[in-house]
Amino acid sequence: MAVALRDRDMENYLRAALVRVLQTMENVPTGFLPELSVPANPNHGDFATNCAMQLARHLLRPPRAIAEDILTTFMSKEHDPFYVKSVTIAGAGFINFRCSNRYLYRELETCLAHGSDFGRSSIGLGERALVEFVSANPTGPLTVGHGRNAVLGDTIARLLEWIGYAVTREYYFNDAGRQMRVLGASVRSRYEEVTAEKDQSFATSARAVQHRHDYKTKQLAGGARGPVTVPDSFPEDGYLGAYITEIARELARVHGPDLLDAKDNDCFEHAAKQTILSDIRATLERLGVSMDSYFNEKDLYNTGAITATLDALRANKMIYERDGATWFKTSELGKESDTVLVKHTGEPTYRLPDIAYHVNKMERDYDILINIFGADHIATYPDILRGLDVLGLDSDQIEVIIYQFVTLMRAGEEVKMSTRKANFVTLDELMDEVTPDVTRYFFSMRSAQKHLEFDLDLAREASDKNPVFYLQYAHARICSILQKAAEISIVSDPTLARLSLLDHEAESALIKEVIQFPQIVVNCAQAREPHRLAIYLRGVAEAFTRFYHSCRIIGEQKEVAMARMALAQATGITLRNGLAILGIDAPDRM
RNA sequence: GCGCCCGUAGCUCAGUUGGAUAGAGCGUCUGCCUCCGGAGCAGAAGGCCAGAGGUUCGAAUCCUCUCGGGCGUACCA
Repeated sequence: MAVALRDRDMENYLRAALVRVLQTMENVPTGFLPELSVPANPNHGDFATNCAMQLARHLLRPPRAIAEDILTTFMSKEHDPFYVKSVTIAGAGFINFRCSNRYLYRELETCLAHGSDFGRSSIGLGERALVEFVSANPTGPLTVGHGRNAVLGDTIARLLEWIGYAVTREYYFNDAGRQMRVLGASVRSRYEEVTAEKDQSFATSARAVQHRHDYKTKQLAGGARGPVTVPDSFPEDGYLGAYITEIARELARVHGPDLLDAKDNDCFEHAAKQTILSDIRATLERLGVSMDSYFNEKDLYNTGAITATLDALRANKMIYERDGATWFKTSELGKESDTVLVKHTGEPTYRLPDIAYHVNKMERDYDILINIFGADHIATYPDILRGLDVLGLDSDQIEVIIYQFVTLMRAGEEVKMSTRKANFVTLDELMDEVTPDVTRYFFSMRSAQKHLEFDLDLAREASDKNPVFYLQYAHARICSILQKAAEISIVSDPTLARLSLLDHEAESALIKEVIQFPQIVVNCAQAREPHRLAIYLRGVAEAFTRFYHSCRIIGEQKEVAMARMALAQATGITLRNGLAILGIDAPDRM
């Protein structure tokens, strides 16, 4: 059930009323739209407009005088007591609106009636959105950095769904090219190591005996803790992670020593890709991320999209050959140098398939295309956009969201990570340590463009210091109260509750907090900024806790108890729905 | 060198896209457990919004420069 709330809410009423008021005034620029804001300071009312100040230069009159005129006309022609309790002029010319209790109660009823759909809206009109994220190549397990990407992308996807978009979550992976070849060679080398072990079941076979005789090792510099011993065949830039050996061991278990004589590394590469991809998928599922589509780079080769893209760029005269390589004239498009698309070896760099992939995306006719990239892509994605522009596509349709890197802190010190040589904390290890809920919250609570400091000690702490528990605790407490009230047979029926009994300061504050939720969801979705939701929910939990401490439910007179239970229920709904968008559990008890 | 991001309380960060006296959490200090879950609440202290100019009724927010940090700047992804 998607509900259009916006045409009925206070903000839209005020906006429309103000527009009509301004139409009666002279010298107001055509198309002028009054701004409305929710003042940070409650003394400034529930909504405020600065339009008198903005109009001062056009009307050549003092802002406060203009505000007086607006106020007079508003009160005589547009004032609707259902919404507005009072209007005042303050400061340099702000017009402050205070909303009526009746309006607050109606919004609260809306919340209770919509329940698990409270906060949904249909402003996306069912349009289609594609969010591409994670997109890590299947060369190893997902790391903490990928975790931030996954949570950001998935939460933006959920936000868009809540405002009425049909969202596809897509994972694009490069499974052609050099990285995958090195991966295959690494697995083969480890396979040689494993099959040379004396305690293998096939150790006495002739092939295995021969192999043990031939097998050699070498020292390789640059492991996580200095030089490491590897098989002689191990590639210089091979993958040193233990997961490579595990894949090799599995191959040895199934095939024995038979693969030692394989003509190429295809079977090793294939096995590695399958295993790693399914591990990645499992990690994402554990984090609550479910991709709709895994887009495979190889398909772009198989369908001819790569060569078609190159030909199209060539037809636009943006391609030339030099030193055996094929170059894209990016220097003519605002970059300081040209860019190689096809190496002298005949193999494309990743940029060409990336352009072809984005052409493919645009051909699939989405209304919104979002890419989530780490800060390390900051210099590379513009090449893709330039490619699309050359091909006559509108690259402005592609929204790129760049997030900054994550620093893990343990015992007050940074956990150094080097992804290259298997010295990294995986996303699974992180979730083992602090649970998926905490992982999601910590990745959601900061704006994407800020470096994120992930304090493992704080995250692991199950106490008030941990913001996740504060939210979940508030929800659990609500459930507990409602259950306890039911046990002593206080009827909990929001439709019978007399909400007008909610007139305590802490009650109004909580109501105002709760009823903002639908608009917050819209704002977060449109700004693609999930962290604002996390911050808002903290405020809801805080307002509830204040209410809880100053307004009792059990033990109060029956009518009051029922009204307060309704408010508690509404708060529970808001917390539950908000946490659902963040992909976090809202437990009944802790 | 060049490009992008960032600099706000001791620490980690918000700041509704240019508004009113710049706000939270943690840490520190002071109160509060006969009471629906104390994983809590009430309060205090803590600021030249890195610095300097500019734009205007009004700047943490926009422009320029300087300083400091991060990420890039491959025929790696």
